[in-house]
Amino acid sequence: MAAADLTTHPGHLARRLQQAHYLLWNAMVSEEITSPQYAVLNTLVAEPGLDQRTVGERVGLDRSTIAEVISRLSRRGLLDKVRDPQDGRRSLLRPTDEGVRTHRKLTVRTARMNQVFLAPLTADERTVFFDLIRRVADAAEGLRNPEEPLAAPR
Amino acid sequence: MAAADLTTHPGHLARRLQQAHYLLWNAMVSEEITSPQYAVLNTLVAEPGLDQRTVGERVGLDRSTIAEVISRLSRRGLLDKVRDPQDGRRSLLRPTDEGVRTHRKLTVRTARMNQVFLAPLTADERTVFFDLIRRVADAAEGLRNPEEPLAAPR
DNA sequence: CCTAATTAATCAGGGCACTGAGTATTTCTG
DNA sequence: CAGAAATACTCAGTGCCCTGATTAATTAGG
Repeated sequence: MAAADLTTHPGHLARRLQQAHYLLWNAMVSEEITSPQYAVLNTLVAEPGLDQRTVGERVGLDRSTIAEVISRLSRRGLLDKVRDPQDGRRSLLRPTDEGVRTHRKLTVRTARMNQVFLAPLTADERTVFFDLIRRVADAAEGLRNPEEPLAAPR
Repeated sequence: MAAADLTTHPGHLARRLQQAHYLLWNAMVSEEITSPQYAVLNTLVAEPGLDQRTVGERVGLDRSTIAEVISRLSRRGLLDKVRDPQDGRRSLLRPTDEGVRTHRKLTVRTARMNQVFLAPLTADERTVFFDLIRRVADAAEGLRNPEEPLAAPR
């Protein structure tokens, strides 16, 4: 009877999905380190010495947000941040030993959590789930700096 | 070569999907009214006089967040908030005329935006997209107040 | 060379999202 | 009916997420 059922709104669904993930992460992975923080750690373990902007690009965080996340990880002693001697604008980042240990520990828990999170889906459905979300997200992302503005130019 | 590809992490994908939606909403629907605010308005147009907690439940916002969203909508003059004379704990909410007008306008734009957002998917795929996300979100939600704790009780 | 454009990072400001603690009101129960 | 439990809301605190403006450093053009 509702005028417009929210469950037919992809945006509402996307938000609920992320909330659900947040909750499960908190319960099963860590109450200290958040999922975005883990993503940053994950990137830096694979590629130590990246600058802040590039890490942000890798994990999909804008310049402001990545600065905050980095500052929290740094405050926790999980990464080091030093000015690039070659280019004084850049901050180069690398995980500390503690950061690497934390990353290793969380990787195990994250894998367990993902199992629980995806438990309602069959193996085939999981593949489709990833594919569909990726395609929608990529397409919308591609509209960010469009050749032609979104609103009809006229 | 990356140690753990983020694109295989459902949480990362969920976050990217929501970001993509946020961007498109901002570009195509409104820079003033956000998607959660619209969801609240949508609920109240369908069911005027609901109390704050129930609205939060309907749109999937916790007690603190719904309070903030309501306060912003109220500040913008889009809804009225009055104490329930029958039960002094409750705040009863109903949209103002301005709120109803705004809701109507945004409903049109939201429909357009959803078309663009889902454009990468075929009609069949959209159905699957909704179904899979809903199932995952519902299942995780169901774990909130579990009969048995998430971590093995032992 | 020196100025102009570009680039990396920071800061201010607004909004969403959660937890834990506190207040007021109502309801349940002895 | 009085005290206890439950309920609706508020408040403080943390973290994610974006935009627009600013600052510092580098690169490109004349």
